[in-house]
Parts: sequence; structure tokens; C-alpha cells
Amino acid sequence: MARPKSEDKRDALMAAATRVIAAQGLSAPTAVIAREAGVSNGSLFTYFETKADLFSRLYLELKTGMAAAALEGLPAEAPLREQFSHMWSNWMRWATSNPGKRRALALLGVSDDIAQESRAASHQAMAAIAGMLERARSDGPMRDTSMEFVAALMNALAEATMDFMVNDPAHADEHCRAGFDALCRTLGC
Amino acid sequence: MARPKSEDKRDALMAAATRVIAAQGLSAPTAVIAREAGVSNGSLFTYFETKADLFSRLYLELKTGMAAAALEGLPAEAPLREQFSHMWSNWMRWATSNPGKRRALALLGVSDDIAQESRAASHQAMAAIAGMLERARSDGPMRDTSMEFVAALMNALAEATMDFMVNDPAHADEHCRAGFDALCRTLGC
Amino acid sequence: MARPKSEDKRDALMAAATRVIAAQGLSAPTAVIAREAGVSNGSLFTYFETKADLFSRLYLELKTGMAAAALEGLPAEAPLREQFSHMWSNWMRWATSNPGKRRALALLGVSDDIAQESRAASHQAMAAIAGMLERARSDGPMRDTSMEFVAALMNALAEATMDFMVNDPAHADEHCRAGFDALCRTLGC
Amino acid sequence: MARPKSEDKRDALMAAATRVIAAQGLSAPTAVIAREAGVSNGSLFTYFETKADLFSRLYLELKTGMAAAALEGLPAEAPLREQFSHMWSNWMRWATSNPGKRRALALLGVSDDIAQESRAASHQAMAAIAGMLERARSDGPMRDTSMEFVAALMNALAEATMDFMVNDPAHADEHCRAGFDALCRTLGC
DNA sequence: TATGAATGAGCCTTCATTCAT
DNA sequence: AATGAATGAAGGCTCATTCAT
Repeated sequence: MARPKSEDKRDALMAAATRVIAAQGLSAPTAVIAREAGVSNGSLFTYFETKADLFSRLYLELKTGMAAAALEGLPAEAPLREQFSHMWSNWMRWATSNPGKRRALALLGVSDDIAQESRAASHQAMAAIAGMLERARSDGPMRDTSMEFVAALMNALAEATMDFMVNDPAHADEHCRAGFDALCRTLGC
Repeated sequence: MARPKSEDKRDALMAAATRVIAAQGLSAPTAVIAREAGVSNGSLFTYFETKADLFSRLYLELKTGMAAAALEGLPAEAPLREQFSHMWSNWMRWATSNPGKRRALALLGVSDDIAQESRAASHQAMAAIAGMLERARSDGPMRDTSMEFVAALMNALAEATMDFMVNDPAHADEHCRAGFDALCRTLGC
Repeated sequence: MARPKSEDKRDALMAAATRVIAAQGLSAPTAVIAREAGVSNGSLFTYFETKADLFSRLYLELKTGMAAAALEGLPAEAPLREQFSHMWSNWMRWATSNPGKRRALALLGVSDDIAQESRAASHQAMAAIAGMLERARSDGPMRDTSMEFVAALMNALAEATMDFMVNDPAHADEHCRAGFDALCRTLGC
Repeated sequence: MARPKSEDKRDALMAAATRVIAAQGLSAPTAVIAREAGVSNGSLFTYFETKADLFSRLYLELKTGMAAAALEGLPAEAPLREQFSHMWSNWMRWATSNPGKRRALALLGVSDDIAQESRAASHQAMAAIAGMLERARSDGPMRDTSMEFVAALMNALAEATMDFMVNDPAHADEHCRAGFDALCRTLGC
């Protein structure tokens, strides 16, 4: 029944793509990604139809992984602010522990050839976080502002905070806290 | 001692690059930029040594222009909060009036081949704004946080706000105000 | 001593190759031919050593089939001209009923990778027709011209006639007759 | 005013393509054609937009050249049969003197990517020959058959004759005459 | 200085064939 | 024998940059 498509190889390609994109940007040759994954260049195309397909799926996987990391061990019974704090810590830890994934994700996010499908699915991956945010928003100074906009503001603050944590690791904790405080002031929580 | 190269053509190339980058991304061929500028492809390289050089200088020019727009007509004697509000309005107006410049600037900002020099100079262009911010920061809840970080947070909020103003022009004013309010809450002004 | 490989699959591959070549030309991928035959791409190579081998054998089979169709029900006792007429009708009917086979055969005929062996054998398949032709030639105005050349002329007229019958089916019968008359005038029969 | 596009190079590419196609078929790499023309592979694409474009133009040029050769020095005042004989001789001489062009033309003729435009123009190139043929047809046994079909028959006979002249040069003259006689019998001239 | 042709490295993708299962 | 994943050599075309005019 022939060799089945190897989940390992697929994962290796995804991981290689993450590393290579982080290092070389979106113009990274598929051949380099394949080599980095220990696979022939032709094989890349048995796992992904096109380079854009690989990128779309990678985008979704990275985003999903990020969201999952942020939600890990969330204290569901605790007060909202504490939940937020926990999520924020997780999120920032993921970013600092996975700078390559973060950089790749940022580049992929502005790429033209991420399938609309993947973008949509990535929003779903963030749904739980959005839920928490919604509870905070509806009760504070942004109650008249659309959820999407509030989510975008949170994202923006998070990204800026990550940048500083990564680039100035000595003060990572301070930046993490300062970013969170800014978020709370923004939301009024 | 007139300079030998035509200032006009240089400007045309810059403007063309802005438009083409906004439309096609950073991988836009130099030949297309040249054609859009009404100039031969070869000539592009008498005005800019390399594609990266063109991009670096364009980045700086766009950033400088943006900063200038934000500061235009600033009421130097008014209270800080009013100055901030004025600056924010200018800034957002620039973004909505020049979506192409904004998009090009965003793409250039994440490009690998912007010269360090240009990045540094672009910070200088923002110095006046940073000054205003500094006055607000040193007096509020972020007084123990580094200026750079605070600036990054402001930038992040501004970018997110611009996105929503551009993509949802019907509610541009609301988004503009909501973004500003968020910033003030963040800064405590 | 049954042969291990399935005759059915071999035939399916031949038939699929005919269809695919007719539709896509000689550069049709072996994978497409295999899929069209309902067989895995790897299996194609257990039935045919190489793509060229498949094409060579297909060429011979198509040519043989064409010759057999032309000779079907030949009235062996009738006068030569009548036999010719019968053969010509058969031949033209085969062509119009099997346009795919004809197109594939034409493409294969000009291909570089038909084995010399297959070309030779295909002449044998045409031997009976050549025999009829020889009887006509040796008695008419082309008696001093080589058989091969006369055969080539007949073929040329036949192909041209088929083209018109296929492309202008409304006048197929007229074209068929006109082609035959031209042949007779050429041969003097 | 920059180096102008060189007519020489264009011609060299056409000639190289003719040779390479004759030798390797339509799948000849553009890189080989360029090298054979003494030009970089990139340059090929400044003279021809795509490989198909090169092929289309080459097809037309070869066909036009062939027609011109056939009509060279035609005795306009002589009787029709003599004109035909002259044209036939010219045509056959062109074929035997330019076997590469002939082979390339034959391959291009069955290619999928000859522009419809080129095919149409090639018919125009043959118009004068078609005119002669028309005069013969309307007066003989094929008067009730369409011009297109008669032209196709003539072509078919000519191609078959050329094949034999090229492959059996020792008897080229005999084949040439026999082919012409066959044509005359077909047309009744 | 302006032009645009010339160059050739580089990239994505395809495909015949092989081989592990 | 059957399957289909694995391989890697090609190939058409693009593009930043150079250079002849």
C-alpha cells in the first residue's frame, strides 16, 4: 500500500519553513526549506501544493499554536483580571521562547499569499481570547467600541511588548508587566 | 553648484516606488517602478545605487513626511492634552489621506534591507513627537517605563487605529477618537 | 503458463494513453495516463519499461488496428477497383469513428521516441494494403516508381482526406469520394 | 539612445531555433537555442516574449520563406502547366536544400502553441500558390471539390515527395517528376 | 546623463523513474 | 504485483544590475 505520507516530514517542513522564513524572509527559496527539512525539493510539493499553500498552512499552525500557548492552564474560576494576567504571561512567554516562530508569523501575516481561508481560521483560533476580551470590554470605557477594534488594540500592545522583551531580555519582566498594565488601563480592568 | 541629477526625476522615482510598493509589495521589480516614474530602468540606478538604497531612502522620506504631517500647526502654547489631540488628528488624517504611503511605509518597515542609518534617522524625525510623549510619560503611570517602550506602545495604538479608519471609513471619526482615548488612558493624560 | 501481469490493465493503459495523447499531446505526463487508466503511476512502469516503450507499443497497436479496420470484409473476389473502394471506405470510417486514435497515431508518428522496431512492424501491418496497391501500381502510370513512394502518396492523400472528413463532417461523404477519385487518378485505376 | 534591438540577433535566434528544433524537436530548451545563437538565455526573452511566441513567429517566417522560394522566377506568361512545373521544382529544391527548415516547419505545424494569428498569416503567404491551383482546379475533374481540400491534397503530395527526395537523394529527380506527374493526374492538368 | 539591451544567476514547479511498504 | 511517496534534474521565465550607445 505504498509508503504513507509521513506526518514527520510534514512537520519537519513546517519547522524548517519557520526557521528559514525567520532567517531569510518570505523570499526564502523552497529548495532551502526542503534542504533544511532534510527532504528533496520535489518532496516539498507532495506535502504542499505550492509555496503559497505551505505558507498559508504554516501561518495557521503558528497562530493556532500561539493561541493555545496563551490559554494554557487558564484559571477558569479566577476573576477576569487574573485570567487576563495569566493569559498575558503565557503569551509573552511564548513569544520570548519562540522568537523564530514569532518573526515568521509576523512576516506571514503581511504576506499577500496567505489564503483567505487560513486568515479566517486563525481568527477562530483566537476566539477564546477574544471571548475574555469581550467580557472586559463590555464593562469598561470601550463598551461603545467594536470588538474587532479592541482586539486590534490588544494585539498591537502585545506585539510592541514582545518586541521589547525580545530585544531587551534583561528587562523582559518589567516590560511584560508594563505592557499588561497599559492594556488594563486601556480596557479599564 | 547645482546638482547634476534632476531633482524631479528623483522625486518621480520615489513617488512611483511608493505607489508600486503599495500595490505589489516589496518584490516589485525595479523596472516597473522606473516605468511608473516615466524613466528608463537604467536611470533608476543613477539615482539610487541599489534597490535596497532606494527603499532605505524612501523609508526615511515617508517617515519624515508622516512626522511632519503630524506636527503641522501644533498649538505650542496649548495644554499638553490638547497638543496631543491635535497631533493625533493630524496623524490619523495623514494616514487616511495617504493610504498608499502608509502601506508602503509599513512594508518597508519590516523589510530586511532598510539601512540601519535610515532607521536611526527616522527616529530623529519622530523626535518632536517623542518629546511631547516624554512630557506626558514622566508625569503619569508609565513614569518608570523607558521612553522607547512608551513610544512603541503609542505607535502600536496608532497603527491599529489607522487600520480601522482606513478599512472602515464610515466610522473613521469614532475609531480616531476611541484610539486617542485609549492612548490617553494608557499614558494617564 | 498464465502471464502474471493483467492483460486488462495493460489495455486500460493503452486506451488511456490514446485518449490523453489525443487531448494533451506527447508531453502528457505518465501520471495522468495512469490515473486515466485507473492505475497507480508506479504500475505503469511494470507494464512498460519507459514512457517511450509505452508510446512505441501504442503506435504499433494503433497502426495495426487501423490496418485491420481497413481490410475488414474485403471482397477478395471482386475487381481490384472495387476492393480499393471498399478498403478506402473502411479506412475513412475508422478515422472518422476514432478521431482520438487517429490524432494520437499522428502525433506518435512524428515522435522521436518510437522504436525502430515498431516502425518496421507497422509496415508489416500495412502489408496487405500494400499488396493491393502493388497490383494497381504495376499496371498503371506509376509502374516505374518505387512501391514505397506510391504507398507514401496514397497515405498522404488518405490523411488529407481524413482531415477534411473529421473537420467538416457535414460533407464527409463528398470528401471521401473526392479523395478516392484523386487516388484513382493518381494510380490510374 | 541605448543599444537598439539588433536585427542580427533576432535572425540568429530564428536560425538557431530552426536548427535546434530540427535536431531535438519542439521540446528543445530555450537555453540551448540561445546558446546556439550566441546569446544569453535572458536575451532570448527580450526578442520574443515567450517560447511559444518565438515558435509562432518562426513558423510564419519559415512558411513565408518556403512560399517565396516556390514562386521565385515564375514565368508569368507561360501556360499554366509550365508555371506549375516551375513552382514544383522550386518547391522541391527548397525542401532538399533546407532539410532543417523543412523539419522544423513540419514540427511547428503540429505544435499546439502556434498563434492562430500566425496560422492565418501563413495561409496568406501561400495565397499566390493557391491562386495557381485554383485556376487548375476550376477547369478539371476536381471542379466540384472545395479549394481547401484540393490545396490540402497538393500539400500532401508535395510533402510525401519531399520526404523521398530527402531520404533517397540518389533518385531525387525521379521522385520529383513522379510526384509532379501524380499531382497533374490528380488535378487533370 | 539617459537609455534600454545584455547578462546570467536564481526560482518555482513538473515529471520520469525508483523504491519502500 | 500494486501503490504512491521520494527523488533530483530540468526548464521557462524574471529581474537586479551593468554597459554600449
